[in-house]
Amino acid sequence: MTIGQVAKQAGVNIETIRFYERKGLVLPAGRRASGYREYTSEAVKRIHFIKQAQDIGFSLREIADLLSLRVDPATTCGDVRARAEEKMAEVATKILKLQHMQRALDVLVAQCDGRGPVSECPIIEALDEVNSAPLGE
Amino acid sequence: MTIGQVAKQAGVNIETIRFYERKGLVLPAGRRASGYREYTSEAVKRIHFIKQAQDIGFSLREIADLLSLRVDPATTCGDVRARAEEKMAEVATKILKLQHMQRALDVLVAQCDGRGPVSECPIIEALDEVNSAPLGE
DNA sequence: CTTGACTCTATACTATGATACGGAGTTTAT
DNA sequence: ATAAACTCCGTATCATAGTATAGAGTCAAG
Repeated sequence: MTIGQVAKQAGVNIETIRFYERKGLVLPAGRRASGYREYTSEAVKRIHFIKQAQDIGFSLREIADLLSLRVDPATTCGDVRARAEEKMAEVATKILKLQHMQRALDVLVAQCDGRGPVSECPIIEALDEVNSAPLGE
Repeated sequence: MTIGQVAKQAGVNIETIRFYERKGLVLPAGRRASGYREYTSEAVKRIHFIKQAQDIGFSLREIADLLSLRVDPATTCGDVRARAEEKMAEVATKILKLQHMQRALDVLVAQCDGRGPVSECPIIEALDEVNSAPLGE
């Protein structure tokens, strides 16, 4: 399929695909004699993956990292496992911080519930706790 | 305290503080006759908060939004509550997506014994499934 | 076989979140 | 009182993640 078809199916701009190509994230299966890029449906899947990963806070560099796990013949299964576990730790930390934020907002809303003035905001203190907690990173 | 002292305590560049000031995120308590900015330790806390919030995926604009929940005396309690609840929904969505990714990574790691070449690593095949699996939203 | 839609490359531009730099004035320690 | 360190402002630059444009060539339907 052509770049335009991939773009349409993946719901992204054509330029975005070429941009991802420059970043090594989505490579065409080949080129026609004319120079036109040729893709398989793998490219669409790949772009979906990128978008999902971005959506939960991974940068393109990190995504390239994740994707390279499958390509590099020098890496062992243990390497792959280690990287996956690294990402898991990152994700766990983010979740904890978000849960702190969630509780802080919850307290804020409760304060706003006619049970007192919203003069003091618990948000900053809540994240300070996260800050001093031994969460690694 | 001076901008340099705040920068050191908060672990950021002086320029970053001035940048945050332009964005309305961190304002000095006042100015000396010389024009030097004067800060209290509140500024340090504020910057810590910003860094934490960024870390869990909020943009500076969203952080300004969060911070304004406590300060703005012009908005009614209902407004504050509505905006806080909006942010809570955002946070909940972020958490769900991260938990989905966490489970996906967990499954991957569980399948891998850490031995052998990458070509035989079950994580690699599993990544393709994650690829096509709907990750939240 | 032409016309319109598509693709090519290269470059430029956008927004966000910083960082760096120049040339001036200010503060501080000796 | 003078040098080092600090701060001021404005402008310029960087990285990330795209988006837009120009000018050329290609494809496909009538």
